[in-house]
Amino acid sequence: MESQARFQELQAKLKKSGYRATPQRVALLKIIAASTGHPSAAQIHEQMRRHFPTTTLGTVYKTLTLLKEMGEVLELEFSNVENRYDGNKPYPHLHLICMKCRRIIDPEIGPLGHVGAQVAKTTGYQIVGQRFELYGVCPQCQTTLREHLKVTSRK
Amino acid sequence: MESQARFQELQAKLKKSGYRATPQRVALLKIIAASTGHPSAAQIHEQMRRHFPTTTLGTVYKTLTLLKEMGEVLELEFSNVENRYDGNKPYPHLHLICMKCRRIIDPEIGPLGHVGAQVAKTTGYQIVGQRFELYGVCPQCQTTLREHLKVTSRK
DNA sequence: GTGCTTGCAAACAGTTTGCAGATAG
DNA sequence: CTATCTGCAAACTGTTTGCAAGCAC
Repeated sequence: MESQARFQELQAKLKKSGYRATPQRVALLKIIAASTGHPSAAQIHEQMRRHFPTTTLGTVYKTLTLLKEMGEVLELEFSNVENRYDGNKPYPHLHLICMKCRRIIDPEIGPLGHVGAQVAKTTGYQIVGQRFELYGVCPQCQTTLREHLKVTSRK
Repeated sequence: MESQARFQELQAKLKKSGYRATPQRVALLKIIAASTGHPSAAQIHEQMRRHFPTTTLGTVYKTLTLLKEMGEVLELEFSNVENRYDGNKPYPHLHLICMKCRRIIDPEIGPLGHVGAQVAKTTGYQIVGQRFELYGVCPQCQTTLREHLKVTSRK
C-alpha cells in the first residue's frame, strides 16, 4: 500500500529529526500520507477528532509547521481561503484548482524542473521551491454553471 | 513612456466599465501602471498618501478589487504575508520571489501558455488563470547569508 | 440631484503564540 | 525525571464589510 509506505517514511523522518512520536502526530501523519486531495488544516483536524476528540486546530498547525520545515509537506497558500497541504507528494508539481468547488488535482504533465534550473542559471538566484498552479472550472462545475445560467436567464 | 500608456489604458477601461474616475482612483492607477515591482496594498497606500493624505487602506483594497475583477491586475496571494499586486503586466507570467528580501521579479522565459492549453485538453477543465512561481534567494541575499554564516559559525 | 465612493471603524478568517498541565522517551 | 508536546484561549495580520458623509457625473 502506497500511503502506508509514505506513512512509515514520514514517521521515520520525524523521529530522525528528534521529534516525539505522540499519538496525535502519528494520526496526522497517517492522514496526510493517505490524502491525495490536498486537505486544509481544518479538514485534517476534522479527521483527527474522530480518533482524538480533544485535538485542537492549534496542534494541527504546529505539526504541519514541523513537517513543512522538514520539507515533507507542501503548503499551498491563499489569502482569503484556508491553505491546503500536500504530504503525499512533497516534491513540486502542477496543481489544478477548481474555482467553484475548490477541488485540487495533480494533472499529469511533463517535468517542470527545467524551468527552475534555467532561471537559476540566467538570474543567479538559488531556487528553493516552486509553485505552479492552474485555476479553472472542473467539468462537473461547468455543467452546474450551465444549468444555473439556463434557470436564471428565464426570469 | 511605457507606464504612461498603461495608465491611459487602465483609465479608459475603468470608465468603460462604468466606474467613476475619482482622484484617488486615478492616483492608484498611475502608481500600479508605473510599478514594476509588485507592490503590496500597504505600499500602494503609502505612495497614495503623499498626494492624498486622507486615503485609507480600505479604499485601496476596494479599488484593487475592481481592477482584479476587470482582469487588469494580478493578485499574488500569500497567507501570512501581504498579497502583492501586478498591474503593469496583467497577463500570466513567471514570478521569481526572494525568500529573504521578498523582492519579486519577472524572469524572462519562453511562453508558459501551452501548459494551460495542454491541461485543458487532457482534463476537460476550463482554464481561467494561472500562477507560476519560483522561490529562491537572490544573489545579494546569498552574499548576506554567507557573511552571516561566517560570523555566526565563529562562536 | 442621485447614486457611486470615500473614510472610518468594526468585523472577520485563518494562523500563530503563550502558558500551564500532561506525557514520551 | 525532564524537556517536549498538547489543549486552551487570547493575540495577531491582512483583508473585508457597513454605514454616514462627500463628491463625480
